[in-house]
Amino acid sequence: MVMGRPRSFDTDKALDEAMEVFWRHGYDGASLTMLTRAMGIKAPSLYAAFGSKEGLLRAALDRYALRRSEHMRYVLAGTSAREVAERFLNSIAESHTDPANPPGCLLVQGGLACGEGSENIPFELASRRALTETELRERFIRAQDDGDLAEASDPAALARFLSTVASGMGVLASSGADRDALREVARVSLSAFPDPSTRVSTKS
Amino acid sequence: MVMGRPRSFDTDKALDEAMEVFWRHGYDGASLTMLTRAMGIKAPSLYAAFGSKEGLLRAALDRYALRRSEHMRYVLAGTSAREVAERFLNSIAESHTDPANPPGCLLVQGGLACGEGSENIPFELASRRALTETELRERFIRAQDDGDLAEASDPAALARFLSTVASGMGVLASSGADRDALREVARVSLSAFPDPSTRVSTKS
DNA sequence: CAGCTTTTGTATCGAGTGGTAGATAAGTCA
DNA sequence: TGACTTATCTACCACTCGATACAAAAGCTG
Repeated sequence: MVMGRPRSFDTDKALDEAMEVFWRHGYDGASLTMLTRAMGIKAPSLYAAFGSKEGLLRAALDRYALRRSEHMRYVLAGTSAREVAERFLNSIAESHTDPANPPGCLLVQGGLACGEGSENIPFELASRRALTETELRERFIRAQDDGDLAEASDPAALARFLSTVASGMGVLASSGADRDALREVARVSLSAFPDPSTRVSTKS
Repeated sequence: MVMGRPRSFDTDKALDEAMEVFWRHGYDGASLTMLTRAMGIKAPSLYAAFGSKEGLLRAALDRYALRRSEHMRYVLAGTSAREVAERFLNSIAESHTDPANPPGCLLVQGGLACGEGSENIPFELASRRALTETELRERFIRAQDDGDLAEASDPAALARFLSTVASGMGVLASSGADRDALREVARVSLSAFPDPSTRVSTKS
């Protein structure tokens, strides 16, 4: 039983708007004026609900992670390492060019380098990017145990490779590359995951 | 024959310092206070020499391109498509983790998304990134003509792939990845450039 | 209704933003 | 030397930044 005046705005809707602003302008580039206008609330309401600009970003990142978690569930459900990689890269190509969102990836656009007073933002984003890499790595280790990833392969290296390509696709998308361009990058990247039907002995 | 009081600071030295600030903090995160302190000059000198904050960035980018041009000359001098790719990725792994500079790539860290009044910065950086991709593409087209790149390969796709991986490595390096991590990504990426000694027919 | 709690809007805080006016200093050229 | 040109410095501009004090409003509970 909550007492007092009820909140007059939908927190999740407001977070979606804030997410878009951070996504499009980065943390430093997103001003409180932009944020409050997009969210349809005044500064004091924002601070009452999220504590600070950084707290708002964190809440938006949580919501972003929620969105992506269903994609990752589908990705990790691939039946082989290659299929996982294929699903991962193609879903990235789709989501990073989804016209419903700003182009690219919030975890990249959000801020790789920030100014004084925002020094921890890049770390925050990096740690969230690392989560995806970890999920992939663990999936590949399992794939190796299951035998659908060659014993000579390095699950950690493959996961890091995919994560890196995903970040690169975020950069590419942010500069206006279209979906086909990203799909092409995905296709080339899959060379690192030899198709069973054309398997060949890889040295190194 | 220049008239008037001579400039009391070294423009190139000052640009190197400005470059480092933009590199570490991004365009929006780099304040004039930071810049002038790092450059060792006062604001009016900065504006007299470079016109504006944006002009300063452009001058720093020109200098950055100058630095990288010698690397690229070495890269493009590789004798086969694969060797070009190998040189490219390995030189990226080195330069993006060079302790003499901030980690990552200025063209990525500089600002993928900016605030009001800096909208054109991301485009500026993107167009500079595109130059490298173009150099690679033209080199690969030449490689195809020379016969050291399979006729079935797509030079444009390969160049875009490499450029994308390079951006991704920039993101990775910016979040503290060490040189070995980047080298590993480079090694995996080279799967897209089959070694002649283990050449295998690739469909698609 | 009254009493309590929380949110909302207005108006504003001090600090910092990019950028500049105007006086002074430091050189070159005649 | 003295006129001319350009750079540098101090001080400051109008504005925006993230964040907040305070009072009015809106709900629930008794």
